[in-house]
Amino acid sequence: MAKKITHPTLSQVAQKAGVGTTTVSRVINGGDRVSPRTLAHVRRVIETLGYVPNQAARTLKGQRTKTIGLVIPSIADPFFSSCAEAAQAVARVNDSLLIVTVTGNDPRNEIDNLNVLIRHRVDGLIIVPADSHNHALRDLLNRVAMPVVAIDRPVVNSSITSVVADNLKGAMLATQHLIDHGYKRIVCLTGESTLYTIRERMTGYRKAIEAAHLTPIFDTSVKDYRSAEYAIKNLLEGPHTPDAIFTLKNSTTIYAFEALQKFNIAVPESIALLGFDDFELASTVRPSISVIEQPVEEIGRRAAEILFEQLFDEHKTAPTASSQPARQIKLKTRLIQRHSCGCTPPIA
Amino acid sequence: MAKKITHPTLSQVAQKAGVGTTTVSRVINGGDRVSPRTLAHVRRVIETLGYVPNQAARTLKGQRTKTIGLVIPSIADPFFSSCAEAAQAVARVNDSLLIVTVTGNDPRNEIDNLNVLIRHRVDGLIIVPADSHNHALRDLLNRVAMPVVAIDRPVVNSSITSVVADNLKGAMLATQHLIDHGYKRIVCLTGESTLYTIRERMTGYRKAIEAAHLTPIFDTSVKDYRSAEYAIKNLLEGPHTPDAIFTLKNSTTIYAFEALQKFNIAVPESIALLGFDDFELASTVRPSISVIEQPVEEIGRRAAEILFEQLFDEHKTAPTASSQPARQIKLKTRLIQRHSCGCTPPIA
DNA sequence: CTGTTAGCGCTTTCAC
DNA sequence: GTGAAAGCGCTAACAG
Repeated sequence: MAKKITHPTLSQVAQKAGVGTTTVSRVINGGDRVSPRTLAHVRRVIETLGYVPNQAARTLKGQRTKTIGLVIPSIADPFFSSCAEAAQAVARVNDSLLIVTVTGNDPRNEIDNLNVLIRHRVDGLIIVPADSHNHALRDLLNRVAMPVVAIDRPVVNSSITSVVADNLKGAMLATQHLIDHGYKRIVCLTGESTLYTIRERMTGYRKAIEAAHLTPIFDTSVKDYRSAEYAIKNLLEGPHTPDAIFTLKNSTTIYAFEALQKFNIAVPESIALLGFDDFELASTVRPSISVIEQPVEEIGRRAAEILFEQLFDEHKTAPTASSQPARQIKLKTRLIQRHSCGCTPPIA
Repeated sequence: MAKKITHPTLSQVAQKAGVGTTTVSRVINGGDRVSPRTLAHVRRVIETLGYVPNQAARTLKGQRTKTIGLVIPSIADPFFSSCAEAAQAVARVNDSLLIVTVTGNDPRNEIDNLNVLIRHRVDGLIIVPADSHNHALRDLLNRVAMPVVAIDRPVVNSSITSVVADNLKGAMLATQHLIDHGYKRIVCLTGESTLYTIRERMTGYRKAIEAAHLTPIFDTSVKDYRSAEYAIKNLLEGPHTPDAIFTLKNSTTIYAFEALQKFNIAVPESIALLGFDDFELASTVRPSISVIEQPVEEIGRRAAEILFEQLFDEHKTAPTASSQPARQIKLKTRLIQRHSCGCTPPIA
């Protein structure tokens, strides 16, 4: 069995190659200032031994770890996994490894994850704060010796740069579109209403509704399919049957769609539907579902790019770097007109 | 600005607390054999300084890194991200960090990723081999000084344990179900046909078809929606219009479904459809799509569990551990009967 | 209970 | 071009 018990070390390579450790070090770091002959020889020995440098030792010498941490609520959620994939790509370009951890939106878990990442001395951090207002998180992040970028949700009262979608404008856009279609009783299904993103969208909806002198109607009860069915049943049986529904998140949109389908409500004829956040089969279901699209990949990409910029600056700037004021980057959302809102898009 | 430039070290803590480094070390490792008074005091200093142990130094002392690597083709693919989430959960229970890297199914990328992970001295590796027959991969994995388990696809000619779905039986099950419905001209749309999983499914389909004395009909041309539309158009216009379609992967199923929809083909009346691998909205589209379901989470979970078992055994066993023969764990798949195959399931 | 000390594998002056 | 040697921050004997 060829399975080795321990990894070969640099000095083993040096010994076997009959050179000093310095030379081997030079070889694995590009091979400058080493004669071509020695270079080739050492490389051969490295190959034979299957030597791979020990990152821990390098890190200990004060080098970058070439890793960045990404802390997200879930990796199975398409929104976050797309962000992650985009961030990965940027990390790779910068010769770094992305370490993803998941919090399940639990603040305790979040702190734990951050500590693990800090233990590993990641060079920087991208985080989706479970709770934008969490003090423990804010304090931890503020004192940590590495750049941090927040995505999807900001960290309030901190100097942390954040990259988020323009939820407010997106929701206004959506609501206005529904209003333009002539709907008067537009209900807003929020799903869990504590998250920053949802709050922003609620505000956007309210603003647009009030500007049109209509009445905002919120339903925050939808948690799963069952509650969606229940909520919609109530809406249908109530005195003011809605003529349009605006759902604030992916899963809510799907639950609402399924419930509407279940009750044989014609969409959009009887009730129109418009959702915040696009999803894979939104264009495949019948009717296809109109949505506000968020620039998912861009969020992940920009966040990672900004992080590496900060990493780079940090390197150039004097240690007394006066951190700039918290930047907040809001990325544009877009309305995708499909059938469920009452539009008749050109493509099938 | 409170942002510190360097992390405090253990000896700084020791100094400030007026104790030896050993004591601090004991405190951060559980606090055994330390007087309650000292313990509390040191903990306070740690808190004040915001000290977080440096994992690199620990690793260098030969400890486990408490990290495991997961190498997958894509993180945005629901199948793999679900595996990842499940593996994460197991890792967390074992007090470890899961590091996910993505290969895009590129063997070169895969080797690179593995080397990075090895540099970081992860304790173990879970990998979805881009190519089950790749020699470079097999050799690298065989000589690496840590346990490895493969998921979704095996690594041939290696002693590496693999956890895969029973693709062959699943495909037979699917095909047989279509045969039982009375369909005679059952076409198999493969999508990319080089992957291990697809090959297995093709074999399963062929076996079932031949056992029923029917003719296997493969179409390997579907790459995207456009090619699916083209393939189905050809099928419809050909001399032998199929009465059922069996698609071997998620995206192919969706493309086929959309094309069928586009051509206004009644499903399942004119052509039935059955797909390998379940997906989120398969039950929401109309007609709902029957599929073979793979135990996704279980694959990720089992793989991680086995890895930690091996890690544990390795610890107990003598260094001369004679590795057991390659285990291959095949997990059962399940047929989910919905409408597209011609069934009339009870639930909406 | 507590402290001293010797490395872990690597990079990096500083000599040759 | 090349090597010797000093640590990086931590753990683990081994004393006390």
